[in-house]
Amino acid sequence: MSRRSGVLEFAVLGLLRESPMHGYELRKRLNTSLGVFRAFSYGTLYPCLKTLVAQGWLTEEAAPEDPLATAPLGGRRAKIVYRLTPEGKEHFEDLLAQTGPDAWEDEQFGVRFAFFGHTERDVRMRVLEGRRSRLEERLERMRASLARTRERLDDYTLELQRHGMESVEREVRWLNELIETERAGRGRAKGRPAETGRDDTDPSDTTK
Amino acid sequence: MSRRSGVLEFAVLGLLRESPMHGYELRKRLNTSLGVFRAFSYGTLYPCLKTLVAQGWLTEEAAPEDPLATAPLGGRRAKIVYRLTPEGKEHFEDLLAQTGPDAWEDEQFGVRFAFFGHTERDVRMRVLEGRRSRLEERLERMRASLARTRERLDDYTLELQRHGMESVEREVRWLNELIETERAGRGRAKGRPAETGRDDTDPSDTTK
DNA sequence: GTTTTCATGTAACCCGTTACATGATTCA
DNA sequence: TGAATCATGTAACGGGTTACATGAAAAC
Repeated sequence: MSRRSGVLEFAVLGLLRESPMHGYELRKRLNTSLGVFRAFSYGTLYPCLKTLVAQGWLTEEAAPEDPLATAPLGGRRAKIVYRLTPEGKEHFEDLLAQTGPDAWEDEQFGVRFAFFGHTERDVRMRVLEGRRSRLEERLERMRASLARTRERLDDYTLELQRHGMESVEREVRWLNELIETERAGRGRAKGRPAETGRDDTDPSDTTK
Repeated sequence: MSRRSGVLEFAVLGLLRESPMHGYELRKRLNTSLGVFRAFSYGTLYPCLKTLVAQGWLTEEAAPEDPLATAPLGGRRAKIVYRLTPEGKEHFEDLLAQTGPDAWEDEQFGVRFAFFGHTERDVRMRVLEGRRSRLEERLERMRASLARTRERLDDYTLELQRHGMESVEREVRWLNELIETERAGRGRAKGRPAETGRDDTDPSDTTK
């Protein structure tokens, strides 16, 4: 048994932290609220939910508005609502506090960032800085490799590498800004939504 | 059997097109010459080579400089050099000519681009334009989803989405430039290298 | 009343990695 | 001579998708 995904598990626990949901809705949130992320299929999601229940981190309950919920019939299928247990919440907090190397790999980092609103500030800093140095290592290797092979490559290959490096450099600059903001204490911390708009916090924020 | 990977197969055929190689070297080239791409492990590469041989697209031969090559002993292992067969080359040309939707998915597109030097111009155009419209669709969905859920999201999630969209927009602009260049006839076609102009960034580069 | 959409699930497969096993060659 | 690197391979597992099967509720 056990489909232990890491990212998916993290995302599911995090989303359920806000409010109980059933699988179908959960899946949609994974593509929207949780952003730009890859869409997990039901074939991944449902088995994952089962194992999380088995771990004791979630409970299954029939949807309250569901008429089948109270029917004593066996075998009928009703909408299943998943709710985070106290143990599940605790486990999620543990995950949030982790700052190991995994946390700055491409995939993990995305989810980690998405839940920064629930993350302690020093943890945020460590994750951001870890991510940055990971990217800087990557840049270093790309530069080295490029220097070694520059002449043997045709223009398209070269252009591809150039664009790739530029993307990474761009993300590093992004991280620098974020780290700067955190350092200045303007980081939007735990559970304080900072009012996505008028308020203070960030004069450079346009987007609307 | 059959590990048919698509990208890996493509890359292997393309690299062997230049010159015969053995697996170990091939693998290194996948991380350098072929760029920024993911490093396939031997556990992927070697079985893949076997299936390509079985398809008749490659031949295995003992390395010429290898003393074991001529030894009539059984069981001794020598360095194996893989060479593209005429059928293999033909197959690769077929793959190069394909412009189906697969060609503009993230992974495929990278390899396709890396071999643009061997690709016909009209094919290059179709691939670039296909990629662009794929990205534009993605942007559209992101914008729509963002418009729907903006208020419910905290600042970090919002920032993540913003950065994600900006990355995609940036790639679209990159594609626009490339398409423009191709249209102007300045595309570096089959084996005609042009200046590596714009970059220059670092004249202190030596290392060779 | 039939088509969509919502909702849950499973089995088969795919593409890849990790960990391991083996042995040859190079180099300090 | 022993360690590092080159070189080839395989079995077990991991994390995911596709295609399929089922059925209820909503929309037309």
